[in-house]
Amino acid sequence: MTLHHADHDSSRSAGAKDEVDLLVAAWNQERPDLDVEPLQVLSRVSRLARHLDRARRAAFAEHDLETWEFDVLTALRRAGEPYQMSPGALLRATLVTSGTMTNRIDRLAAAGLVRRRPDPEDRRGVLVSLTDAGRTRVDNAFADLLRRERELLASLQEREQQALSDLLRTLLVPFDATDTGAH
Amino acid sequence: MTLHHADHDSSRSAGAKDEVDLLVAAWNQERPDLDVEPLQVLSRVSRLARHLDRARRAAFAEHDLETWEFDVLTALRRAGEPYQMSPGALLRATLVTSGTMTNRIDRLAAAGLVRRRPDPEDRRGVLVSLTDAGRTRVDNAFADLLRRERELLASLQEREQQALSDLLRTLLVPFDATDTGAH
DNA sequence: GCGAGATATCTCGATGTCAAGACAGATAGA
DNA sequence: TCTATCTGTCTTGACATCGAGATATCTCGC
Repeated sequence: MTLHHADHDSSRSAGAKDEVDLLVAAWNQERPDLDVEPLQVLSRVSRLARHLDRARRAAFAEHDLETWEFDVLTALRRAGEPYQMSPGALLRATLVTSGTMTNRIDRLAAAGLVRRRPDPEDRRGVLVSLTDAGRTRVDNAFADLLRRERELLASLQEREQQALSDLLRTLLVPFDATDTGAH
Repeated sequence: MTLHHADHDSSRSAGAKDEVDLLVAAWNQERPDLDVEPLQVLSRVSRLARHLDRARRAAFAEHDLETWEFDVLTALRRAGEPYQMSPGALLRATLVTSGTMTNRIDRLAAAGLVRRRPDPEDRRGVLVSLTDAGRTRVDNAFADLLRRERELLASLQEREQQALSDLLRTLLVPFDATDTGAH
């Protein structure tokens, strides 16, 4: 709760400033009574995620895939042979609701990238599996995505990348624990 | 491009594993030919952002605000007296398109949180300003948000938080430079 | 074997967003 | 001053998502 913002800001910005530095400066101006340090981390996470979404969209466009399509296809791909999951497992993997997943599967099936068939062991259930076309498409898109993401991270050394992912993991763990609700 | 995943994974996971560790392990199993290290950072950013969105939604709900409402109101609040911006400035601040911003302003005005009036200096233009109700609402919600975000960061020491925001800034800077396009 | 409750998936209506384009007004060069 | 271009805002239509609820099936205790 210490309130030496000026110290922080001047010592911290040895390098370039970003949007969030401006945002924090504006808040310190307008609400000097508040300690807005949490924004230094969390606003950056949100903004970076937003930029990443855009970058991904551009990458996938070259493979005729939407982000949501990629999300579903990679979940199936990661599952390994026979690249098959239930809609329920897919929605938990992608953090969307059941209605959304039904709709996604419909469209992926129409595009010939997945197949839907009844689960022989549970007559309520359905199994979704990757077609050959789907597997090829997602493999190409994924390799491309990794190439581009590596470039985005080029400004960090390997040690720094690891430090960063360790810190992020620390923040992520509490969420992972509690977020296993149904949708 | 070094491929000692096993080294990384074992040395890295002194603490708990998160979703992304599992995701990376699955990829290493299925595509051992690919170096998926970029996911360690970037997947965590995306997932954390997603969790943050949910946490924010819950926080704002207590103040009868949607996330998008908060985004617009805080932009105006940060602008300082007289809490007034053009729709164009607002859409650049919030990274949405012009159609979206028109719609948002309509609804905020209907809710009595902002006012819309013609720009006396540019007859194409409009100025959006915070009402007293809007200012009160956003001030309360923002203070509440900071409290909650501080809790989310409690697992990191102050040094770690600063290291994290510095690393994130490095990733963010290239985007900020290039992303000043119109919408 | 029965019934209560849990589970899996789908349906439907509402909503927020985007992309493209319409339009009025500003601006700068000829 | 005229015209071409740019800028700022709004309109429209398409679309992905969500939330709530419907339906069918499974599971478990009795």
